[in-house]
Amino acid sequence: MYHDPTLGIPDLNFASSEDLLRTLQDFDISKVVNVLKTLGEAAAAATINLNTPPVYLPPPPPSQGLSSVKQNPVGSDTILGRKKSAPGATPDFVPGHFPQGEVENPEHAHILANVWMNAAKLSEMVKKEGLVYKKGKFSAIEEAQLTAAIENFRVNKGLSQEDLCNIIFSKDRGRDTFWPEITSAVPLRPIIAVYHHVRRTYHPLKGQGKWMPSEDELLLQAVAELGQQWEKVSERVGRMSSDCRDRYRNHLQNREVRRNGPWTKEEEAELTHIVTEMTVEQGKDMDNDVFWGVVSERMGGRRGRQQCRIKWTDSLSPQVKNLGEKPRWSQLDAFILVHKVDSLNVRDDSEIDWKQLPDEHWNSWSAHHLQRRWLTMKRGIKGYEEMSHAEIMEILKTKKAQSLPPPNSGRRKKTKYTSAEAVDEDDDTIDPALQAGSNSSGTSPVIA
DNA sequence: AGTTAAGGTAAGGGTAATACTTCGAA
DNA sequence: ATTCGAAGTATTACCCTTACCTTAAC
Repeated sequence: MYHDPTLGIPDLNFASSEDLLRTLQDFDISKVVNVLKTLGEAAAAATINLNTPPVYLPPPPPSQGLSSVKQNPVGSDTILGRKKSAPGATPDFVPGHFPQGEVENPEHAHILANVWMNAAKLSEMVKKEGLVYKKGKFSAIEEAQLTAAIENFRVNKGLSQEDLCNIIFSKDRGRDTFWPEITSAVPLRPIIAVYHHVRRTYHPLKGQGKWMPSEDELLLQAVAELGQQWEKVSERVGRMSSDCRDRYRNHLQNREVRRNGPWTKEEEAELTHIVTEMTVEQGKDMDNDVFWGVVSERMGGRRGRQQCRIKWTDSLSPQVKNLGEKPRWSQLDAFILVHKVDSLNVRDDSEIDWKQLPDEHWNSWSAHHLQRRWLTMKRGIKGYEEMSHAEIMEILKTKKAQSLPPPNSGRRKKTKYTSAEAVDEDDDTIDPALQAGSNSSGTSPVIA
């Protein structure tokens, strides 16, 4: 028997996983996933149809050479009722629907789930066949779909957990249908991506938290003796090979000279100089074409690749510096962010592609910054952990509309920062219709 | 015997969570 | 002057994709 007051459905008394599913199938997908997780009913989840199409854009025109699907948030100007959309912007996409005949192409689905394509082959397929596939972090929903599919496979074949691990980590061929079968559970993911993801997720040495000084010593010694053969190093240290590699390159390499703590003006100038030299002066993109391992080396190893990259993207990049002015986050920004997220119509915030959110008319907030803001706002809601994305969305839409400063009201407090006021000082009049908050149908006012 | 597909390993690039520090309003 | 929550900054574990290689299967 399972009781969950937040579901708003009667208590469940199910004899089998299938029974549970039949009952749950009509309810909110994210809640169903939560319930199944709580119950550890992965096998049950395997039979549920979680394949409701997420919100994706049609495949990009081949000329742009983009390979992965994209989300298309509404622009800040549209949210503020200033104009329809920025010139040259992609037309508004109708959320919740795939373009006909593209994404649901069964032939492509079969290829993605069965053919082990490398990056070159994938991009060729994108160009020539209009293949669409998904990149980036696996969302919570995809995770649930995969877990369910794996459990389903295990049960159907009558395998033990150990047998399953043998299949996942076996070096023999002939694992027959395992990889293609579970890949089919996550639409738009190539088999190779699922393979890497699952091998990491199910690894027995996964997730061991903080490194102890003794482990560091063990790792240093292993690297000194074996070199960067991470699989062998892994056996010695007792951590996953990729974790050994990460610990070494991010924290142990150049340990004698490595600096921590706030950056000095000199260090910042040095980093700016190096990045500029490596990109702009070679006709490359400052925000995309930087090899941070090389940058770290050129800093004399005194700062690691993560330190350099974060310093750059969070505070030194011209885009972030915003012409020397440091904008301050305002209620208006919060309002825009909530409606942008809403316009994505995702089922869960782990599905959000944050890189798609910044827009040029909106204070140059970085994707990283927006994501952290979102998290802060979300955590500001009591009991958010137990809520679905849709519920959180509703609360935030109402809350942020209410906390919005009324048009032309009040002088803002003086701060040492240049005004954030975001989008621009004299133009933050909001369409009164928007201030009323969300409508009951759940559709965002910005789309309507 | 040669070719190709499957898949193992390492490297490159990145994000999420959290700890720590500073700010600023009351 | 002090307090305290919010915002900013730094750290670190963890993750995804790609390149390159080996090996089994045809």
